Amino acid sequence: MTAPESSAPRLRGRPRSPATDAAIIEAALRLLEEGASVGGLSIEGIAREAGVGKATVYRRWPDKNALLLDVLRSLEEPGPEPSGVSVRDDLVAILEFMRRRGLAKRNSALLRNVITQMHAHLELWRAYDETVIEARRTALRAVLRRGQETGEIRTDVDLELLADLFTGPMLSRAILHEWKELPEGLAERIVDAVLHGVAPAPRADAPG
Amino acid sequence: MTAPESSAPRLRGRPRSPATDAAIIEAALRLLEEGASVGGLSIEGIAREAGVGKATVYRRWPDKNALLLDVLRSLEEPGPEPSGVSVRDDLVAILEFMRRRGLAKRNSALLRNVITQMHAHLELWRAYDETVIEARRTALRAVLRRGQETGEIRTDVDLELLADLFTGPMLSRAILHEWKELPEGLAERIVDAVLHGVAPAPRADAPG
DNA sequence: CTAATACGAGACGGCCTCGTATCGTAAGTC
DNA sequence: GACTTACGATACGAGGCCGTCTCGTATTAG
Repeated sequence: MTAPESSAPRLRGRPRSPATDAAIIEAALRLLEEGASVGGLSIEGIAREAGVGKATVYRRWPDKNALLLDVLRSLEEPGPEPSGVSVRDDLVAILEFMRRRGLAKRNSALLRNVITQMHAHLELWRAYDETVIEARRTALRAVLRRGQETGEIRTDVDLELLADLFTGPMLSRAILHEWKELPEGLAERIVDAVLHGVAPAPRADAPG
Repeated sequence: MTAPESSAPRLRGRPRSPATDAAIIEAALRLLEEGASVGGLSIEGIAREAGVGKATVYRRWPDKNALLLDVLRSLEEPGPEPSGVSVRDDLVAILEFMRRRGLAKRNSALLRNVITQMHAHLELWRAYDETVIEARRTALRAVLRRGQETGEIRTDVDLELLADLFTGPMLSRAILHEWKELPEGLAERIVDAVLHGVAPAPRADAPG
């Protein structure tokens, strides 16, 4: 859904080219991949990269934020459906999805650039946060809650903290390190380590 | 150490004011706190904010990167010294240090803004990474290795993964969420959860 | 005192971007 | 064919920042 405006069914003249829509989005992604910062992106530069007139961009999006929001949305993928069988496997699937997203250089560069600069463009961040991130977090929370009900996960740990314990290691790698640092099998290793702990013996001297 | 140049001992005329050095650094920090992006910072704007002529800035730093590097360095703190007694307590100390750093609004905004945009300004990022981050990671690795030797930490988990399991949850909160999300006691809760696992019973059905 | 340098202020030409407007042309509807 | 809109290209004035330079003044050494 990269169509910026589908409300007004213009019938009279030459219709807008969907290929041009895509070319503009693609150009923005290409620039971001190449290390451009969100703040450094310019409509002018995007139009140039897309081989398109500026007016063609302004005809579709009123300003940079609106365009960037569509750029972000163009990267959305459905996300894994929880199998409902093993909570452990569902967690692995969620983290593996994150890993593969972070691996795609396109997403990684975007993640890094976007996540922080968004806080400067607060409207943009909130829109992205509410539409994309919150949905994922809700799905994760549901899996975790199911785990608590089935006894696979302790109930004396805050649900938010649980979520961060699983996703934090994967996210911090994707954001801070290079994409090289997301090897195959990482999702499973994280999930199992967090589930069973990194202390060797199930000793009963836990201070809680 | 915010003195940009201490090599040439100018003796003839009026000496440079250290207060002006500080005022410039302070102005840059203030702008970053207020949500300015690294790319959006301008020498001109910093000079304006500092109530200082542009030439006064250029007299000290050759370009924006050099100035920003000194801005980053001005935020460095020594970091916790491992007690050497309990590995668990040392880990808590390290994470608690991270938490307090992330809490200072100044650092949090910087973290977010800097960490990503750095990848655009690669030289800047590498300098920061090598001088600050790598030192911290080395200290953390030492603690973890000691834990493996004393038997407090399993030896069948990669050292890098171990580090991320502990720091990832704290970092992802500091970067992604607001500073509100770093409550007191978070360091302990993360460390204990990662150490003992979030699965309730030490069941032996781990698949590998 | 004089000489040397730092200081705040800001002028300067150059570059880039903004958002708008105007070309001539292309591609549709009626 | 007539009309309408999209298209690429480009010009426009406004404005920000760059890095250099020049003011008049302030602060130090000798």
